[in-house]
Amino acid sequence: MTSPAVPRKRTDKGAQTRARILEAAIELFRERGYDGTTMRGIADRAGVSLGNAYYYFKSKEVLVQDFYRRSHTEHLDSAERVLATETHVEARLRGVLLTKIETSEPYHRFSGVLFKTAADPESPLSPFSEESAPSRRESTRLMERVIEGKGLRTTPDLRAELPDLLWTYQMGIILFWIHDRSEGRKRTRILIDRTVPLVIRIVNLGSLPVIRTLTRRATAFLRELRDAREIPPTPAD
Amino acid sequence: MTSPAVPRKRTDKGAQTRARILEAAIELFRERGYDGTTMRGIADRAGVSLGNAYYYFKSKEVLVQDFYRRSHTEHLDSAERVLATETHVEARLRGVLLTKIETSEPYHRFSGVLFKTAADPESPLSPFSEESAPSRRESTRLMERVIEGKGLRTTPDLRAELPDLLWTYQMGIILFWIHDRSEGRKRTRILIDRTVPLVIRIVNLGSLPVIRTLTRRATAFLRELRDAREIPPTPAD
DNA sequence: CCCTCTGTTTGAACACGTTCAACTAAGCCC
DNA sequence: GGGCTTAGTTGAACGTGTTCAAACAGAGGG
Repeated sequence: MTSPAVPRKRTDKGAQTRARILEAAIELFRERGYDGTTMRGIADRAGVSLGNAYYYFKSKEVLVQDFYRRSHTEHLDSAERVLATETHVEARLRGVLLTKIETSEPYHRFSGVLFKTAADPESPLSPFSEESAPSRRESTRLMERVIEGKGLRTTPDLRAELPDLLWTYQMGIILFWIHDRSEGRKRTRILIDRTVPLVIRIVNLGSLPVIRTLTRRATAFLRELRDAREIPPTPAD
Repeated sequence: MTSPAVPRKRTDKGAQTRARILEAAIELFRERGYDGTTMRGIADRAGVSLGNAYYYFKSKEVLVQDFYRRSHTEHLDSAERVLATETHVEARLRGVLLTKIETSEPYHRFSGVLFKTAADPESPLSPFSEESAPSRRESTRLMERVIEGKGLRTTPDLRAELPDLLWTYQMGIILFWIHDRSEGRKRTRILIDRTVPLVIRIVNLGSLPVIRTLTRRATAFLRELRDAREIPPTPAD
């Protein structure tokens, strides 16, 4: 389709300008934070006009999101290395969570802004929105890989819901991390170290006879909820 | 102290102006939503100047928060009635949660904006911040009253953590509610109906011998975390 | 060589939230 | 009554994110 024989200079130039703007934005975000950075400042440093910045990025928020996207892919890479090394679920889960907060560390300053926009249900950046489905899928898939590790004794129905549940757990950790002002993010590290064994223990308890029926009812409800989410309540289309 | 014999006209006038501005803001928020409402529009409808609106309200966000504060006190009232009637924990918890989403219903349109600002750790409106401690305290106290109901069999250490845990649970429900676009908020109602019995069941299981040690470790950690939060990491002062 | 089309670039303009120095009004003390 | 203080009020001005009509650039066709 796209013939490399004809190098379309235009597209290339566009991509270069785009990259220059993003880079200028990242620099300024780091230097002055989100609010301290202006679109005019970004355009100036990139050597383009104000309007041009908007030609490539619909808004200032999009700019910071593109910036943050790097962290997501970095995390996938780091998590990959963890999963290749660790065989026990507990170590796998802890590793995935720790790499998450470690790769996100450079963005901690902006996590407030990011989370702010993510919390708005209208925003396409909400973690529950259609647009962010791909990265959510990637994260739950990571959790699927995590629970392939040794040391997990569970029923098939709970196992099916586990990736989503662990994703929610991860979101909770991130929420804590955002508010964590301790040195070296120590508190979040402790939180992970302490809760990961508990989580695994609780999951393993789910197959106990006493709890079995409770687990079954809970998973049934979760499945119901999840399926209902998949099909949006569009009357006819 | 405040002698009613000397009616300080000033204060009264100020309060009236303040009320007029807030009312105008509420009207406009309802008519056009948050983004569709401008500070100039609010000032116009209130019959005051733009600067005057800022004399009484530090920002547009504060205006919407004052608006929302009504919902909080309404909820305390409604919850009071529920707690006076219902004796069983399950009914009490369900009642408190249902009245929460019902009293919040008029504000559902703005919940995105509210939550947005609440999510920012820098914001004094973050549910974890110092400033919002009073309302958080009120909510956890409500949960203390909830668990005074019949049908709860738990250990003292878990019981001590329960109000905070149930508050977190309520936050989760609210997060779901914010994103709930179903008619009559049906999905959130189902969520409450289904999860309340599960939550109570799980709490009651906490005193089972098999789980006892797990519960003890979890509550110990929670207490530790809570106490560490109370004392901010200020080195010397 | 001119025309056209499309991707790119510009800077003025807009609307908004917020700030501020200045002003008014009203009670208080001597 | 004459200053003094404080609460209340004003509107212009600032800086911001965002939009937009217009201009530009360069490739391709006639």
